Amino acid sequence: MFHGGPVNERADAARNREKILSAAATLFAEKGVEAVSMDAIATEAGVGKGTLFRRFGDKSGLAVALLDERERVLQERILSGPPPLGPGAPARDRLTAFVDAYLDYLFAHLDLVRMSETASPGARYRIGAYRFWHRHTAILLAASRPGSDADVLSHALLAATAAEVAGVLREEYGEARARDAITALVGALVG
Amino acid sequence: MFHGGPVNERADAARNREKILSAAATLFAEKGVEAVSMDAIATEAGVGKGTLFRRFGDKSGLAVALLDERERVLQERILSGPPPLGPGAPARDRLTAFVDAYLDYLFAHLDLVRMSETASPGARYRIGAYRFWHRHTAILLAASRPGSDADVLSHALLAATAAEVAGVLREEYGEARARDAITALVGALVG
DNA sequence: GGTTGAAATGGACTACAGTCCGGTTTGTGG
DNA sequence: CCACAAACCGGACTGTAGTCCATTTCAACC
Repeated sequence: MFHGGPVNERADAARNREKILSAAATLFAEKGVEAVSMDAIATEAGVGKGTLFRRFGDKSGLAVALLDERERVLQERILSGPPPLGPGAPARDRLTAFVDAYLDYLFAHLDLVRMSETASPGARYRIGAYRFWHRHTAILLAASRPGSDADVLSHALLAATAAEVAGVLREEYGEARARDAITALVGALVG
Repeated sequence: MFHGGPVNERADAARNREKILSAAATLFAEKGVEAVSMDAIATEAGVGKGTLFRRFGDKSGLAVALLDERERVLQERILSGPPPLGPGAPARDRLTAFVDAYLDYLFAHLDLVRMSETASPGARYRIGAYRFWHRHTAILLAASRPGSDADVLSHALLAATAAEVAGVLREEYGEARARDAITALVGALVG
């Protein structure tokens, strides 16, 4: 059901990783991400707490593991899917398409993404996926706005797509206005 | 030394508020904001934990109280100081001046602001000061970009000035590039 | 100065994240 | 099949945020 463990994983370790991920998925669906403690996940999975933490590091690591599959799908579409999300379209169109697709992904898994980003301070920037989004947007930004400091600028842009920010915006103004505003921000930069 | 309590505050309450704020200020200066627990503050102040939490709600409330004075100074300069930060200058100049002044404030007290924003999820948006910055930027944005959804857009803009974001940018690229990028983002919107 | 009740107090208590380490399981090489 | 080291396991333990409520303090009024 779940994949992505180390290549030479011992049988008991693989067994427990599966049990943990499926227990976490079940509990999150039942009670919501916020309301589930790590103890509860360990108990439901029938493993000790130590096992849980050694394998996933912390709550954010667990969220990342659960999001892994869906993240990879989006990354694939960016790297080799059809334009404008994939290669082939002008940079500014790809950037808009990325923001749109990313917000689809984000709003579909908001609680999980929030957990992956807020478990510890600065967690978001340490996740591999964030580096991917950042590099992608930085390259597109550099192409659309030659001369600008695309590296830093793309971090500033992505700040608006943080789970906490986007969540508050959706709650306050509804998804459509939230999307439009973030898109407008990007549009102003590259338009 | 510290002010800002309720208007009809009992003498013991006022005394303890002062003791807590000065103990917190001392400990933060000594060991850094991150490394100081609420227990330690209560002990240093010579009050019970209950008193501490009752008065300030949580860690973020304590940070807000410590920042209060400096926040108010900036707000005064915006409301009635000389342009371009204060009234009288064109909206886009005021917006740039605000971002500049806000980043001065932010970088001068980064740890404290980070604590005020990250103690609990969504904490930033519940703080009175945030509402002030938001309203101010929304008004200026509406004036510079008629027809745009200034309310939501200004949240998206301010996302780049979150303590966590600005902190990572400064750490990664240095203060000058971080400032320039955030300013460029604003400039793209109103320029 | 005594009475009174509302406000404030403080420390025991709960719940949770995350660490540690003695004991167990696994799979590999002989 | 056996021995053995490395990898893994689980649950007791620590440290922290935040809650609760029986007791104490304050100040307003007589």
